[in-house]
Amino acid sequence: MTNKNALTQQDLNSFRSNNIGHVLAEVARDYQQCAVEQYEQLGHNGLQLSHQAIFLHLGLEGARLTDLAKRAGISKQSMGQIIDEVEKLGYIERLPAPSDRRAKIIQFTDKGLDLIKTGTKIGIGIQRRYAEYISEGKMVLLHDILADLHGSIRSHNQQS
Amino acid sequence: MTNKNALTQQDLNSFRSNNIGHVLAEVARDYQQCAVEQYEQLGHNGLQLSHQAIFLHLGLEGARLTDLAKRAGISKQSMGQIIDEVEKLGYIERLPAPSDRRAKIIQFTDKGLDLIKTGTKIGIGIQRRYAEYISEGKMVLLHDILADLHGSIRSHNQQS
DNA sequence: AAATTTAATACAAGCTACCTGACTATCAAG
DNA sequence: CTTGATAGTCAGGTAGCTTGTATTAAATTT
Repeated sequence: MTNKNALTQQDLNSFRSNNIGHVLAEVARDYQQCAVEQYEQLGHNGLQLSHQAIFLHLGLEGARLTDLAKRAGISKQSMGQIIDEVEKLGYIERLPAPSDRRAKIIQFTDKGLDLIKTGTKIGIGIQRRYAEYISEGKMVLLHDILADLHGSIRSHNQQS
Repeated sequence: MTNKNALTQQDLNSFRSNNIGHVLAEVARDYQQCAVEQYEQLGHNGLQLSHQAIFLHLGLEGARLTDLAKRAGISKQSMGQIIDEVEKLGYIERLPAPSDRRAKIIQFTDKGLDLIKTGTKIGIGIQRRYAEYISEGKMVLLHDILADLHGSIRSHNQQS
């Protein structure tokens, strides 16, 4: 007699609260939105989410476009476009590679290095706010567990 | 003599590892990508990320387009498009509202209810995989802390 | 009854973050 | 020195998501 598809409000709530993906996505969104706002307040306008590919993968010694694309897991052309944009914003520059006249070395400018320092402060600030919401201890735990999980996911995924 | 912009490799590492936003986003992405794959394997094709807006905000009693848009924080037009798509996939249907002949009540179909049950299972499965990576205990902690943080963020943001 | 607001929709447009294919300059190997 | 690979660029295109303007029909207010 009971409908095969009977679903209680409780089931629905459970679907939503168990859905860690949703919570994860929303927290990430809050973080990023908040970060972008603060970057803009501090005079760094025009930055886009995709530009992170550079700030996350470019080292102080510089790197080639192709390498950056590989590290970020996107096509050379996409990386090329991102580099164009970030270069136009003044955070990086293209220098001729000494050993290969085809290649260019992408490097942070002073403004780029400054952005990283600013970004660190902003990140710390947001995390401090979160620590006020929940507690300092929980925030540390969250950080550690997330880093752990992230690392595991990465190593499992790249085996394929 | 020291450059104002002196930045060590350590600073750069700290920028990256402290950046909880990045880790958050990547884990969320893994989760969602994995979920979509499993939905497709179980015969639910054509679902897009934006469709979550419905599955997260529509209750069993149904709701109006305008209300759904408000709850999801997007425009009516966006919600309209999402509803079109999800309706075409057969998960929801539009019924005339009894009290207002302009309005329609969006409701889950049986297929929609079934998707929620499937989604719950998929969510549990992914979390079980994560629990294997890190531990069951950490996973529970992560879940709780995230829920806590998410709740705090929500309540703080909606005050504005 | 007239004026205003609201519900839903249609249509046009825009943005982001990607992609593929084709091309030039250069390098490296036989 | 030719041949093939590689570095980067140019051109064009797509999917996904979002918004703005305008319209129709119905409800609400005056």
